[in-house]
Amino acid sequence: MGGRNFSKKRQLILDTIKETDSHPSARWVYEKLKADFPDLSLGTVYRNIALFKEEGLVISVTNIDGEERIDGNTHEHAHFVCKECGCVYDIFSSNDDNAAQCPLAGFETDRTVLTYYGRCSDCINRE
Amino acid sequence: MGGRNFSKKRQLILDTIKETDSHPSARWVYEKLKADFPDLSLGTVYRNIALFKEEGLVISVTNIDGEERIDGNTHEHAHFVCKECGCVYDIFSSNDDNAAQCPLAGFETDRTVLTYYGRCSDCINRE
DNA sequence: CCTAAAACAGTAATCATTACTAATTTATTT
DNA sequence: AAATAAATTAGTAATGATTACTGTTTTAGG
Repeated sequence: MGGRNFSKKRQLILDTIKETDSHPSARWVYEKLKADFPDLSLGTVYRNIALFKEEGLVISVTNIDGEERIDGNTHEHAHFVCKECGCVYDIFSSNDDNAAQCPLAGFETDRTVLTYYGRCSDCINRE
Repeated sequence: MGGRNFSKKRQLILDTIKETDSHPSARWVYEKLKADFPDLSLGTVYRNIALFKEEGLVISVTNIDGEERIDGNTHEHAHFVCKECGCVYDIFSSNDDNAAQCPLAGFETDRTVLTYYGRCSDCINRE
């Protein structure tokens, strides 16, 4: 678990998540890998994503149409979610590192999530 | 629809959401009203919440344990979500009104969501 | 190679949410 | 107010994401 020796499937799932910037759902990861590894199980993808979240290897970004979307880039950064096409964009800023803490006294902030919702330029230009 | 004459049930549901600061789930609203209105249907709560969201009377705040949590206060403000007890706290700030727009060129920002995740003071003190 | 623990495939179960339909409520017209 | 049409609802069934379960396979160590 805690070590660096992941099983073959577990490593494949993590690599797939780390290599894309599509902020995928569990099903997306499953279908991408299914092509090359037909005996992969959807439950395995879910189970491993849950595990990665616990270990901080992956974060939950948003929920689009009932599906949780995750990000393998755990460096603190903002996101833009397009309400029209459902795409999720990364927004990196020079002060991502010193993300604001919650101003409520006596509260302990683990993670600060900044998300913009709206229409992306592609959808605006397509109209 | 667009007018001010809501059906009895619809108005009840909206009032319940507006009157609480618990950032309720659909089921919470349903169970709260069910006590006094035993013939209320859960589907009606869901349908009306969807409608309120479309009309901008209510916003979606976060998703906790698979349940969407909403807020009847549509004034822009931040939230703190306690990972331990699942409570959602409002965080009002002097510059809520001029919430940042997404810095990506050509993108249209409808809503900026700032959420802190961590442990609330109650949970910290309880340990 | 042997053995025990961990991980997996495949399927069934769970649970939030949505869809559907017949009945009820609300609005409109007389 | 009665008659009619439109909107809303209750109750239930369907959907779809996620989780749980069980028997099998993979992995790690000796």
